[in-house]
Amino acid sequence: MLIRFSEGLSIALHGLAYLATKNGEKISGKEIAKKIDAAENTLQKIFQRLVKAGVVSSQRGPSGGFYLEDSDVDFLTVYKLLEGDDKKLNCPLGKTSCPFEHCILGNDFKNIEKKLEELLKSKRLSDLKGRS
Amino acid sequence: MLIRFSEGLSIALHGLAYLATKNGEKISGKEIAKKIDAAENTLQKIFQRLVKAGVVSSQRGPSGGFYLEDSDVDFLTVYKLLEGDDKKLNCPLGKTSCPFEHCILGNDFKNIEKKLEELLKSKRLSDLKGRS
DNA sequence: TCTTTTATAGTATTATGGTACCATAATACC
DNA sequence: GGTATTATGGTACCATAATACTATAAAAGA
Repeated sequence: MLIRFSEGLSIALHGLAYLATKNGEKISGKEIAKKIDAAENTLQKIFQRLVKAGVVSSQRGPSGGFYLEDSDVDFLTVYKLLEGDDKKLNCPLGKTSCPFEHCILGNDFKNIEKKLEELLKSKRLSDLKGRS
Repeated sequence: MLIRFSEGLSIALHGLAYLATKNGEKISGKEIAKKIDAAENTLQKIFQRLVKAGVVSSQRGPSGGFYLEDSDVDFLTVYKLLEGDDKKLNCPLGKTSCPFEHCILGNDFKNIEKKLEELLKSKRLSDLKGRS
């Protein structure tokens, strides 16, 4: 694996995916964490951010939890939310201005990047409904 | 930019690329750092690792520096050296065993991953000789 | 031999992401 | 109303990566 996402993004996507299989049912952070084998504390924090961003809904109290209402975000949205957008950067190596005339990774890399973006944009939570 | 490499890898690739344009000439860490706009201290550390790994050669003293002898590594080698291999992981989300029956990112992602690997393997320092 | 330049090495500092802990607020159920 | 359950929020801790600092070793040149 060359492309590696952050722990937070992993938790968000897997957790949301689990919710998606539950069709609007409210699921506690505890249960989600157990299902996707994540640290409960971290998951709560991540999901707080998702709630604030409107990606997921929540209700407190017994039989409360997190749930998906009509939200059907694509993965790219979640990605940007947790990893940051960084539209400024046009270099995977994090440079704002390249020290060389032409990028040492070249256009082939830009194409791969674009493919990944399209993929993440095409994947939606609603695609995961039938999962287990 | 969705795919983001570490600072260390950026420094290594750009620094090596600069050396590649210099055709075996010895260049001080100071000059390399200035050229690629990197922190000098960090660059020295990174290049120490590259020397130990045999990717680049070095000589101390005045008119010393780092230089490429016959080394013509591909980018994938440098990548693995600095980012780690992680053959164990078959998931960009860092899970060793998926909580779901099928990966939520699917095969499309694996293909992109493979394309990136091929790209990095195909790029070599010798490709950069004519650069500026 | 002395000085300067350079890499090497060890360690310390800083920033960040992940994790843990604790108090609080909301809600359901008895 | 009391209690249990759950999300929320704040803060603190820990590991790691990036960065900085300091001392040392090697080599060149005067």
